[in-house]
Amino acid sequence: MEVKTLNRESWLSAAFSALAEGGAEQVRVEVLAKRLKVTKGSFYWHFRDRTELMEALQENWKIGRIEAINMQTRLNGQSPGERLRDVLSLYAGNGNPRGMAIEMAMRDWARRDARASEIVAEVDRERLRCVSELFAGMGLAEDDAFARAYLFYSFIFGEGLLARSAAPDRFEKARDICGRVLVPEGA
Amino acid sequence: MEVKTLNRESWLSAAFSALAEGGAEQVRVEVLAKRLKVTKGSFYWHFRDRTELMEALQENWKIGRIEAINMQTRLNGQSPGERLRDVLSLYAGNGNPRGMAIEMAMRDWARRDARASEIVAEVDRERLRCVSELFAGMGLAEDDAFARAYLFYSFIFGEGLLARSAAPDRFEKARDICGRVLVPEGA
DNA sequence: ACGAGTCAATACGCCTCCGTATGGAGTTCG
DNA sequence: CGAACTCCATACGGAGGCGTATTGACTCGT
Repeated sequence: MEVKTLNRESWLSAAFSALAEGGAEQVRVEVLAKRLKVTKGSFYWHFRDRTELMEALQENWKIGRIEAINMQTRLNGQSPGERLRDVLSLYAGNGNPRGMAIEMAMRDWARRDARASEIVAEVDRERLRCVSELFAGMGLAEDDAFARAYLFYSFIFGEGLLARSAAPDRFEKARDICGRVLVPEGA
Repeated sequence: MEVKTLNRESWLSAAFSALAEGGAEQVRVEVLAKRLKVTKGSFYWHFRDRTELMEALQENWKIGRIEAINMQTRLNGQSPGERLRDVLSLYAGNGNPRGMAIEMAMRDWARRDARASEIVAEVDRERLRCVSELFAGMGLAEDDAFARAYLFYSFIFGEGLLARSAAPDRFEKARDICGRVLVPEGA
């Protein structure tokens, strides 16, 4: 009653897991095959070669992230400030470690791969656009709104880069304060 | 009249370059050998194996970074605010791309390697300590100072993660504004 | 001058990974 | 039934990488 035959998505899903755990260079077709309990004969049925898989990974991630940020910044009756705080809590901390791992792997990949670099740039543009619109909705001028979005966004992913050592409550408290600095209450 | 024989440092230096350009997994002894125009017979004279090289890379980076942050945050007659702004300008933007590349490679490495993770955590602790002391010197309470350091530091490396697309002056301006938010003038 | 020590070249075995070629089992449909 | 199609297994060649063994060249102290 289990899934009998694999398809393109099965491989993509496994590839995303490998990407999250080991980065782009750890996405190896023979490794994925072993994990999926098949041989690479299957892989080369669904994909022309490894490059096609990697490109699919990039494209897939791009449309997913762009769709996500658009959903997350649509204020459905909420105020821009509330929405910003919600978005922050979505990304900050340790919720969704897999998503953050993929995010980091993608950015590391972008340092070496031109196409990955483009993809990340497109996603960044969209996110900065969405977030700065929220800040603009709080009454900030365009330049200030963009700068705030830049800060907001840099902080989120910079945090994902920081090594969390001991004293988690210390970091918890710091995150709280950062949130209040990033999204001022009074505006 | 050139350097006749290689030493451990020659290999370390080449390894750092490879690390900056391609990440940890691209540090391959045969590749380094080709770059140094020798064969790996030399490498295995100076190092027991690849692991020893990688560990040397980590240790080397750690002591260098800890020394650097201590130098950079020592206020020699300057005010804490001035010092913070100087440090920010040291890391932000595109000065020292090699250093930033190594920083990023190190953090990506830390996601998979336990020892690298420890190293990064130690460096992070030291940097947060140094920077939060500067903020404390501006009159902030301990928790606030730590949070400010956390924000400051996250921003710096988050920025290194952002894809710089077109419109560099737009980002330039944003960085300026961010600087003023991160290090308030009035305190 | 000669042996010891230093540094590097060559050659080998082993492993992992990519991509291809080919065959084969199961399914669908005429 | 049987042909075509779908999906995967097996086997192979080749590249690149690690580590070892062995040898060679060059330098130095005595």
